[in-house]
Amino acid sequence: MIDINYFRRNLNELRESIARKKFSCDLDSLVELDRARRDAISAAETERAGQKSANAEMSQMEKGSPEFLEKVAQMKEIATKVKELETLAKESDEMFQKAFLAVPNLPHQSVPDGKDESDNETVSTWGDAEGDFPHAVPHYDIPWFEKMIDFPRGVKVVGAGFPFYLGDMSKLVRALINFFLEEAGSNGYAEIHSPIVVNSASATATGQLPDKEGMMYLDQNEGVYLIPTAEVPVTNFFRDEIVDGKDLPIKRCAYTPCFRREAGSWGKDVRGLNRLHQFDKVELVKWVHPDESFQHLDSLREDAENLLRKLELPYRVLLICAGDIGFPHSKQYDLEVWAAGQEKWLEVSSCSNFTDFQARRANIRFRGEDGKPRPVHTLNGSALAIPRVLAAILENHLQMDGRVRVPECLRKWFQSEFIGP
RNA sequence: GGAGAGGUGGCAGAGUGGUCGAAUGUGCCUGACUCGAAAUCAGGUGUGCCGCAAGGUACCGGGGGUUCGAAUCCCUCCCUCUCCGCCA
Repeated sequence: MIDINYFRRNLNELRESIARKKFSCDLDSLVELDRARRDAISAAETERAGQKSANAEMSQMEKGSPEFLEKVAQMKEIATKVKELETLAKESDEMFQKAFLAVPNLPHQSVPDGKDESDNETVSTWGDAEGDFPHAVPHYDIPWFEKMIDFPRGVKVVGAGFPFYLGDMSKLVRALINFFLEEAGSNGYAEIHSPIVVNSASATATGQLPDKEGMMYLDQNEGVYLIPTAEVPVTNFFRDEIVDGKDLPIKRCAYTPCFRREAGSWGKDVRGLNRLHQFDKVELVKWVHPDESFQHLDSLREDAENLLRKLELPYRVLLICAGDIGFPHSKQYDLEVWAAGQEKWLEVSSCSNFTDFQARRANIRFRGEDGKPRPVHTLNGSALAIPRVLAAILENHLQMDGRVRVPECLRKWFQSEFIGP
């Protein structure tokens, strides 16, 4: 949620920002709701103050005396009035809060205008992307692919989108996880191993609820959701807390499986490893001082980029335009790896600065120099999503002999130079 | 899953219907004393909301109720602890 004072003072600027993001929300009625809420709260509190001072008098009076009983009779009316006004105040407050929660975060000035993904800016490209890969094939067409990643048995045991990784492939997945975690660690992200289910309060704080409920698997018995990304449990680690300003920036990384129902997106780009219901990912999360968050976004992106370089995978960096940026994001970069066999770009990371938007929802603050609590800025980014990286490795590093060369950086956990038949 | 106990300020811990936002201890900050420190003494020390401000109001796990008045009584949910059962 955005800063309410900003909303009150910069309505026109806010209107433009929302238009830039191609979101729509009725700011005029929001202004009215805010007005109504404040009036209702004032009215209720004034009445309540009167009731309290009368009660203070009564506490001095003799309990059963005629004056006392008379006062009780008088106060009954006021008590009813207070209750009514408090109910009204609560209702109008809730109405405002609900509407206010639907206001998207502001896109940063450096975010380009644009209507949708076609207007995203390619800010850099690394490696021999879209170059010459004469013998490349889509990873799912590699002859031994199905021997190492078993989709039919996944369908039997669970359903579509839950493959088994077998033998060396399983080992390669593990190597990637280890590589990503180790790199993150050496970049200053403290590793945490997190729950992979969360309650609705957590999912609301990071923005999955209420809008994107359909993306998550829900256990109705317990009222908990399977996480769509480690962002949710990791960011919520500090929910409703005030951290010491001296501890910022706080950097954490976590490996988790991620679960996405992907309802409605079936049928396209779903072959092989491109889109799964369960996948592994290492996530980087930062809590930083508001003055530094955009520098931190750049370094977060570089941390993710370095992984692709070490894996020798061509990639490009997209600066997401205002029209394509998500609801809670202020600025977002996507990293897309070149899949030489499919001849397309696969998104393997999304690095975002949420400024204080998530921090307000999650009520994560720090104590600044003046001793007053302020919302922190939160950032996160994938580093990286495993299956698509795996797809890119299989497609880009496929040899003439049909085997796939395993990048040097994984050798520590995957001892052989090649994977294949 | 069964039985019992309990959730109060950074922490510990009083308070069972009436100036209680809450005693006391401790921690932390400031000042005094000191060459400095310790000890001691004095003062300060939560968060949100409404308000230009003065100030008001809310919060004693969450929600609801009773009452003129609730940290205190009732209902309900959540959580923690102890014992039993079950499982790893």
